[in-house]
Amino acid sequence: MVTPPLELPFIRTGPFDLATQGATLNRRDRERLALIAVRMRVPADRILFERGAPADAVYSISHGIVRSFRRAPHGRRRVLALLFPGDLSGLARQGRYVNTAETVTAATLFKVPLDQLAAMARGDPGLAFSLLCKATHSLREAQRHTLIVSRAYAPGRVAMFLNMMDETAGRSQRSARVAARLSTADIAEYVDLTPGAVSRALADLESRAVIARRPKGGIRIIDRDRFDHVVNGGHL
Amino acid sequence: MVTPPLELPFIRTGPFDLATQGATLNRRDRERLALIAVRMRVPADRILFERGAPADAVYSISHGIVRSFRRAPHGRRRVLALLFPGDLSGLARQGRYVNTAETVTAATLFKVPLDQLAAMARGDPGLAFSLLCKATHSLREAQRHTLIVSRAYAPGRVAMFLNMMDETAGRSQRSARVAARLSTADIAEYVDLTPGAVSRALADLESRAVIARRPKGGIRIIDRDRFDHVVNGGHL
DNA sequence: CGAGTAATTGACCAACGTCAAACACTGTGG
DNA sequence: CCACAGTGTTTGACGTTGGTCAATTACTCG
Repeated sequence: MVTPPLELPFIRTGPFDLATQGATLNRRDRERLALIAVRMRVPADRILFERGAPADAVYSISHGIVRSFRRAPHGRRRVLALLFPGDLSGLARQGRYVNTAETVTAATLFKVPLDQLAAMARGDPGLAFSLLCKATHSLREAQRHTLIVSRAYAPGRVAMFLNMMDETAGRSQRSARVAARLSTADIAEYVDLTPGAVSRALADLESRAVIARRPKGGIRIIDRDRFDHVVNGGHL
Repeated sequence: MVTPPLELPFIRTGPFDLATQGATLNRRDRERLALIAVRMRVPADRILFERGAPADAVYSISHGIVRSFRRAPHGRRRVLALLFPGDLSGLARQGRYVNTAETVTAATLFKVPLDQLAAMARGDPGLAFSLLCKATHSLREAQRHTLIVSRAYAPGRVAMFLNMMDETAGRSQRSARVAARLSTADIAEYVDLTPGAVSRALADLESRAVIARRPKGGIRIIDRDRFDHVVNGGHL
């Protein structure tokens, strides 16, 4: 009934690299999940679930972007992950969601009841293994995020973010121009800067001819070498 | 032959909270892993594997502390995780280790060949599920780490670190006084500060009677309420 | 009781946050 | 087609905070 049932086509690597093999949940896994998932369309800026709420489902993103975040004391939010098509959202602990999830753009996603997913995974090594791959992928991304946030050099953070978006875009044509869909404020939340600092960083990278900003918020990488240099920790 | 075979007793939560149930790999999982694991003792400051090297095994920590890190351009290291008894080390991607791992203290650990682990997990839903739990736990920790590193207020970072150590100590008596085993420099690497900044932060927390430093590097939390306040983002 | 290492402290500097104002862009309605 | 609101971006001035670098003090272990 759902076509494609659950598109999770982006797991290129495995848990402890168990799976250089695949990228996607295989057909069988997708079909099995489709049996228990509910498809839903959600407009932008809609909360999917709140931190602390009983965790009853996992969301598989089919289209659109979702952000996972926590609220800091003084109103500022700390985004812990940006989720793209193929990603799963719903990290929990002791029955409660750990973060709040909200759509950034309009999105279509599949809601998978947790109890059913757990039951299914327990009896299905292939599925459990696939989920392990996903979790491992998320772990790598989280570590990359830590790397981004721990850099002092603002253009470095932004460059790493752009690089991430660039890679993500490679996963699917759909999300190719995603970066353009994200506001300066969205980027700022993810890389832990203020919108102003992001703006300055982008201006800096542009003035040095590393990137070029196109109208509509599009960004193009002009000088790959120097861009990579900055991404890898370089200071210019 | 190995007793306990693989002590992984600290998974309190499940993947998407699939497992509020258990904490530990169950007996069966441990026994199965023991069949393919090799026990080894390693002194402090020994590299287990280097980033980029072919990932052929996962290490299960039985005793001691391991750090997972990457080298930044200017010699500075960025620690991405501190691993304690019960944790697994060996995150890889496309057949290569993602980070370098090194013992912080002397440690005893079990080396589990990756291919065998993968094969076993593929055919064993319970094991795959347990590994999923572990990975999910690591993911939560990684996000917490991001939270730590993204705070501007140095005493806040240090307090969050101490809180983490406090929780970890609760997992086992063995690691109770672990914090004492970590040098200022070790802490600094994890929370992304300089040793000097950590020192200042500790001095600050102490001068405000939030913590007290005991000889031998021991740290005691004096004022839980204000400590928690700082941990949760408060500024004093 | 010393040698060596780790922790602490101080002075200066660089970089971002903050706050606020100026500006640009988008889409609307006249 | 243009004026205009509303939002999002950019820019400026100033303050805060940790990094840097180096010197000093504690500590540990022979």
